[in-house]
Amino acid sequence: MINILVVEDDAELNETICRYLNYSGYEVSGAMNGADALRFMENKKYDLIVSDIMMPLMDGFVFAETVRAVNQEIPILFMTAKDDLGSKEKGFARGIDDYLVKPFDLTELKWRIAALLRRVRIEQVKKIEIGAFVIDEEEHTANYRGEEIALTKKEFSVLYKLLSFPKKTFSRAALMEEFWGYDSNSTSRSVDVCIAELRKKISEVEEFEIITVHGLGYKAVMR
Amino acid sequence: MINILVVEDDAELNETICRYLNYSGYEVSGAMNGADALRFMENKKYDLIVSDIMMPLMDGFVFAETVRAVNQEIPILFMTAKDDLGSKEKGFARGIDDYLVKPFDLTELKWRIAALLRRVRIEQVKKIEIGAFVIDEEEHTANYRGEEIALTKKEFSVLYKLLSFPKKTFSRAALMEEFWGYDSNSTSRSVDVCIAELRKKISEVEEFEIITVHGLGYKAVMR
DNA sequence: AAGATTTTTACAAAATCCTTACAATTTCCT
DNA sequence: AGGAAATTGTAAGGATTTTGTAAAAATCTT
Repeated sequence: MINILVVEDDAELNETICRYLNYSGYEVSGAMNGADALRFMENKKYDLIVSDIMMPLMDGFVFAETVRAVNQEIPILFMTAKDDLGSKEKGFARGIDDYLVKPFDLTELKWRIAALLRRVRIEQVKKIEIGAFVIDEEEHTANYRGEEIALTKKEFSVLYKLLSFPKKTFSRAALMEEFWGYDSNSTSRSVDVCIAELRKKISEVEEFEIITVHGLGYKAVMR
Repeated sequence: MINILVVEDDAELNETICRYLNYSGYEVSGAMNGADALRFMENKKYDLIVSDIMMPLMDGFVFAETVRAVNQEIPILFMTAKDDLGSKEKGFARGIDDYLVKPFDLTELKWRIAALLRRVRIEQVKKIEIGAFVIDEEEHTANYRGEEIALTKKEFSVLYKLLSFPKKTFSRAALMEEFWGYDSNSTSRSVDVCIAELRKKISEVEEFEIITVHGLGYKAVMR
């Protein structure tokens, strides 16, 4: 699954873009401003960013600069309302970035995204291998010593997440927000139940385990 | 699987060509310039190159020269916007190369590629064989143990797609977009009905099956 | 118009997910 | 340390969502 982060302060446009890209098979997150976007990126690996340039608080370039300080790889597709860009702005983009002038066609957006992704060769399989344990996002399967471990959608998401950032502790709230949705009931024990089920299913796996960080959440650790 | 490398700096055209060739059954990589292309070639063996001539940084001829220093065999199909080529440029191509003048029809491109590949005696892969099961794109037929399995257009498209990428899960949305078109109603159950019909028709086939990935979509797996 | 194909609909079946309840564990406080 | 409070583990079962599929309706083909 390819993850795209959309940064756009116009709620309606943001929603339209996200919806369309999601429909096109991408996993999409919509952030309303740069600060939000940076928070998103702390908790999820994105393959591409689509960002407006003119936004309140933090403009697209400042945002991009901050992002690049951490991740040099990720391509950024800038959206701008100005029909002709200043040379300074044009020069800001690197070889693997691109521009799109509003208003644009959604199909056009999709093509540009596909082209950018192709350019950085993101289309490789996202597989995480830990000893004899393999979790594959494209196939949506988990295997241990050649035997498939059947995981449900939520279980898969959570486990893949934990293993993507080993040792990092994820709060229930964070997992809840990402996989269950914003409006989820905070008193819900769903995450715990999901973790319990995962532990049962990976009980044979010796390479890692999910441990509880009391009062904070869960994390995956190698052993 | 035949691997084709497309070298074209116009992102949109690049994407269009890649998408089309991919749809035609080739494994395609898209490079935006010669340097990129050479990097690609370090990591993968290609059977044919489709390259623009006029590109920034490194033009198509310089690129081709570099390629041939390493690989004498690989055929190169040049694309050019000029209607009449200089004799020097014409003379550059070898017997197993070809030219295509822009703008061109995609069908024309496909035909030329097929011709070039034939010339170097590489067999076309439009046929997928899995044990006693054969699905042939050219004839648009499916056979099992010599008996034809009659498939409708949609059924054929979906099955061919699933079998082209075994184990990969395709979401309803993705299949919908590719074979039904983006405007299609997202609440539609057409994909499910199509899968149900396919399953009925391939129920005798032992070599593979279509599996439901709950909450995500469908995939074909060997067994 | 007849036949084939595709879509919609409706209901059944299955899978997933959530809540609940109570037990176990950990932390906090004196 | 001992007990209270908060947090976590987890089984059970019922609610919800997703999928299967037959049959009717709509659409396309010839």
